[in-house]
Amino acid sequence: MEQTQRRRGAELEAVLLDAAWDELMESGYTRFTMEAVAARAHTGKQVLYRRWKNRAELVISAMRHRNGSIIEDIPDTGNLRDDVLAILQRMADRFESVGPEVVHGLLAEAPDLDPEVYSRMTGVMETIVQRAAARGEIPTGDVPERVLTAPTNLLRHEMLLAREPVAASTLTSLVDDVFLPLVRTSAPH
Amino acid sequence: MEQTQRRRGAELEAVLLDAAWDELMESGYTRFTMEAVAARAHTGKQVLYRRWKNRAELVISAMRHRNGSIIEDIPDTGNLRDDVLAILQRMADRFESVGPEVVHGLLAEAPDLDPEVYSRMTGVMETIVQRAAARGEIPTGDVPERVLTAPTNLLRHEMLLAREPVAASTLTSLVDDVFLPLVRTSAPH
DNA sequence: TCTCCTTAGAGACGATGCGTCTCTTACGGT
DNA sequence: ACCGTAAGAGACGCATCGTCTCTAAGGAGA
Repeated sequence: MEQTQRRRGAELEAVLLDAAWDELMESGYTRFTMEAVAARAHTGKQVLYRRWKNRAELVISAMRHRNGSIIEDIPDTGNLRDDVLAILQRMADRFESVGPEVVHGLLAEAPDLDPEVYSRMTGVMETIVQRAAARGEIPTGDVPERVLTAPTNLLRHEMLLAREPVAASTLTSLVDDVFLPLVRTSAPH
Repeated sequence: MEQTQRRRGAELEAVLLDAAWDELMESGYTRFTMEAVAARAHTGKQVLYRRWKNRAELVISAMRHRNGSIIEDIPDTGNLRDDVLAILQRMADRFESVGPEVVHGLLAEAPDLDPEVYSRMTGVMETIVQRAAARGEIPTGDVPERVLTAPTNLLRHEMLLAREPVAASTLTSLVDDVFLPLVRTSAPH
């Protein structure tokens, strides 16, 4: 009956991160406690604190462990509109897998995290736009950064403040009403 | 030495809200405690809890008490660009008066608040754009909502995620690179 | 002017959960 | 076979939440 087997190293770490993720899904961020994670993993709190400085770090690790790292294969559908839609859809999916409460909790407790979060997308959009320019879809690939990041930033804003699942029409509206008009007419420099 | 005068009604309430505001400025949101507010106001916690359900409500009341309610005199400079810049500048000022830490704290603890926060601007922008159309500055006042709210939403996104004072160049870039190009070319419906 | 009723002011209280400390003992390395 | 690291378990001190209790101030009404 007694399980005297002690977990170690990577095996133990995976168990801890899975327990943390499950706890996060069940209780959300504000009711996410180290005690509960430890209990769920049948271990003590010290085992957690030996690896992560605090709640926030454990939650971030758990999310990364579950969802993998940031997207680095850039969509290439051969079509600007679909490329951007694909990016936005990925962001929405990712956001929905954790929910707004968790994101707000992290934003409040782990302030150092957010610059990283949103500067990552610029490069992706740049590549997408340059490909579109090379195909002749738009007049130039030299688009102001403000325009490049507009759709992803607007989506992020929407996800953070309207705490509902993002409608598909939101994504198309961002692309058709805002992004495409801008890149079609944007003058270089 | 003993102050036996008891404050009452509106007078007391003002003292409590001032104490809360001072505490918020000094300690920020995460270290803002009801105990400290009560002590600063030379009263007991019950006096606070009799008026506000919890921390978040007290903080919101204190902010409203200090900064007045939302902006309802719409800028009218006779010029679309300056009108929008004025709105954005007001948002930035308001945000800076409390700082990102407080806003994130509230967003995490008072989820019901945010729809109100960001839906308020739509009407303001609508009026500004319609005036500009009436002056003949832009082809039509019938601008998609997504475009109307783009500059304020992008600014809010920036304030929430880049925890630095907003640069003046950010505001002009939002207007010149994003908003004006969109309203100049936007086709109705 | 006296009485009564609300509530200010003050602090104790139980509950929760953080992050630290301590203790025993499993188990992998040498 | 030995030893040192760290797992598993839980006690601990601290902070702070929100509730409860008590005394007496001072306004309202007779």
